[in-house]
Amino acid sequence: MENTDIVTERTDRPSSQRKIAKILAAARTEFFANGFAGASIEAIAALAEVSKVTIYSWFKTKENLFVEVVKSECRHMSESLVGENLKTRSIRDTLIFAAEHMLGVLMDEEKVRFDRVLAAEVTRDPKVGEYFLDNGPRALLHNLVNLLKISQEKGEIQSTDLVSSAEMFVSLVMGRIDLFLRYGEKIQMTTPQKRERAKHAVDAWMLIHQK
Amino acid sequence: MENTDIVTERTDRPSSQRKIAKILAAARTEFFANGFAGASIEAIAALAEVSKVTIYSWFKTKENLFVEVVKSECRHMSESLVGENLKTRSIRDTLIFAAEHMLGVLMDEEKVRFDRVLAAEVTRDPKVGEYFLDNGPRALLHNLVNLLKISQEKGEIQSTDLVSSAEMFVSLVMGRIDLFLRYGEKIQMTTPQKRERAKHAVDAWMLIHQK
DNA sequence: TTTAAATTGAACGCTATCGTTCATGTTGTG
DNA sequence: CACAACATGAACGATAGCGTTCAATTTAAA
Repeated sequence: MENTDIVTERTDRPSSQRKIAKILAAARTEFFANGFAGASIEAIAALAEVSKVTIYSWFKTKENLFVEVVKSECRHMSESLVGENLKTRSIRDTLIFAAEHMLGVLMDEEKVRFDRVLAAEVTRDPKVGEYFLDNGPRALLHNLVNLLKISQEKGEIQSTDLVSSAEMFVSLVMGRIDLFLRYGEKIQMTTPQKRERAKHAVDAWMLIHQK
Repeated sequence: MENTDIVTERTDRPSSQRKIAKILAAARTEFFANGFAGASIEAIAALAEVSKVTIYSWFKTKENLFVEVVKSECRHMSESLVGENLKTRSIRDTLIFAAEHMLGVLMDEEKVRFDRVLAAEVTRDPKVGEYFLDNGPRALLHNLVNLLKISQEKGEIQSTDLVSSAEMFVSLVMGRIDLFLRYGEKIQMTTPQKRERAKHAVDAWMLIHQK
């Protein structure tokens, strides 16, 4: 998947921009609800209060429209997963903060539906899978490794394989939560519960990585 | 999802049984490749070398056929995840064995495609999700908890929450492997590599659960 | 106001699928 | 053999979606 926007010849006209945005939003809703094959362009047009022809004039095919939705979703996700600079605090506090944040983001119902639909389309088009992995999980892992590297240099933790350690951290935090969510289990977690789980996971992780 | 078989009035005729089996196998292939909406009954009939009418005479609808495929797959899975009685060995060896087994089963390409398709259908029919969770992940968790209980009584390990401990075990073994597989990453692991990962995960888990 | 881009609805051709019907075989059991 | 259950191909109606065309209209920039 290239970085070029598929939307043909952007326009300056604000009304067009607004329509394009509405189309993307509607497409998102439809695709997430019914999957690629199940979603209908006509329904998207109706939802966006736009003519079907307008959709085809901006996005050439259903496939393109889907890809644009995925891209926009990935952009949004990598923004929200790139944590701030937390290097002044202790590694424990930093990880707890990160864990809480992860739980918040990844337990969002919309993200779950995104996960369901996107994974299903990987068989049809593996590119969307790669794109997602690069901008989601791998970006997160990368940030974590950088964090751990600094902590290790500070002598706070001990690890022979930072990538594996980062993966372990994510695993301990999420556990099987994402699995159960994907299969429809309603998991409600209040903020203090998330904090509790975050602490529990971080403590376990610290136990493994203490000097 | 009830336990009653949807296949209407089973027959004694072996030829029919064979056809039903072929239909289910073909349906499995088609559904896993294209999802529910994308799969076509006609294609399934062709693949099963069977008339479309035959399919409709046994399974009344596409939906029913899909559900039967899911059921049969779940049956097969819970068989393969229910480990043998390993209570004579040490908890460490037992867990390493279980971990290796898990890696073997869950990294299977067919399982991955099953995962993709099934999760996608949860939006349309939440029942299949519940059914899968009961027969897959929850069954596995349950077996693990029983195992850990015995080990704890033997004084080998220490845990205040066996369910959480079991979940941690699974998390440490699988990590994000299932995520990456679902999004199309080709992860090749030889048997010794699996063993290595299994040991690594179990050692970390033991560290958290030592007395 | 002029002008070009953008939008629209309606209609179309095309393809595909589900699910059904029916008349004609085929299979296997008693 | 006789009989009933089973299987088949072909055709059908109904529905639905994609992607396109076109003439008519709205929008907004110059």
